[in-house]
Amino acid sequence: MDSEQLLRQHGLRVTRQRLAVLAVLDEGGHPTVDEIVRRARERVGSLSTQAVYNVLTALDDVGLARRVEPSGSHARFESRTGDNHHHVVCRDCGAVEDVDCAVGEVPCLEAAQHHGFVIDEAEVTYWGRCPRCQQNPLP
Amino acid sequence: MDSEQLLRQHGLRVTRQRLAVLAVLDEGGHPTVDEIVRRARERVGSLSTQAVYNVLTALDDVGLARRVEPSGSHARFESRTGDNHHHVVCRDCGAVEDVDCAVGEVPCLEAAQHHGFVIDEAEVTYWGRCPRCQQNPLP
DNA sequence: ACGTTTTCTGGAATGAGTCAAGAAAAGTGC
DNA sequence: GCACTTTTCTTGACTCATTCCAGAAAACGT
Repeated sequence: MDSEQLLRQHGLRVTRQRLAVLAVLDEGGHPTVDEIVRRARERVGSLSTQAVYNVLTALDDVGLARRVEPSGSHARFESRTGDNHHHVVCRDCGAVEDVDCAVGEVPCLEAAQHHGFVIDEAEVTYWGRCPRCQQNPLP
Repeated sequence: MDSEQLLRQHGLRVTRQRLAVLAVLDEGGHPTVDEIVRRARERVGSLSTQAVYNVLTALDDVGLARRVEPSGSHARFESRTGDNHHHVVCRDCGAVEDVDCAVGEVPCLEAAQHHGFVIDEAEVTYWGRCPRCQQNPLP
């Protein structure tokens, strides 16, 4: 399925800017907004920062992108959606990697107490040190 | 155990500012920095915002406070530490409540893949709508 | 108390993210 | 294709949580 069809399927107009951002996200990883701006700009020549925010918000709304924002980091985005996977984050450098859900399809939704909340998602963040940072002495 | 002893035990000097912030945190809840500044300032008369940031960082470093920062929210702090409990967050109003760990003492530390990371904490955030917001129509 | 070290104050600076209005482009029907 | 309507993009100003810095004040050990 190409990006153009995906956009139409979700009721979004097809624009150069959106295709560029989708292309960057399809390269994988967990780029920050800043990185997305830079890499998408390379693809289309010129592109405003605001447009990238608009696009990312739109993509997030329809489920074509997912916002990931670990404590203390800036917003990151990824294109892998719908499988409720989780993330490992490096305390030192902020690197993010995907982790499949260990529990199953719709996991940990069973909170011990829900305080009357209607819960629709359980987000797990694993904190640690990445291989690269393990080679450096602790601060 | 009073706050003064707690501070000394962790190698921190005892100051009016630190005692005020600890007192606010001891009242429970998950106040934002802004709220902490306001409420701590009521206790000591005058208090700089920067001092509150310093104190909170120091308390977090030694484990007397814990920083909670759900995606899209500003930093919040709580005094309940060391039991690896989790949080439910309201998507609409941002309200935060505690949730005991459903899995056990040292939970979900078994990530399906760790990518070479050395993991030391698993943080779970449940997303949903709080009782109050459930009474309002969806946006 | 004295001196040393840590902490607090006050003010300026940073920077991610948001807001708003007009210009440009996308989709629709003729 | 061409004109029309609606959405999206650009530009630039703006907000505000958080950080940085240097001097003043307070805490602790002797």
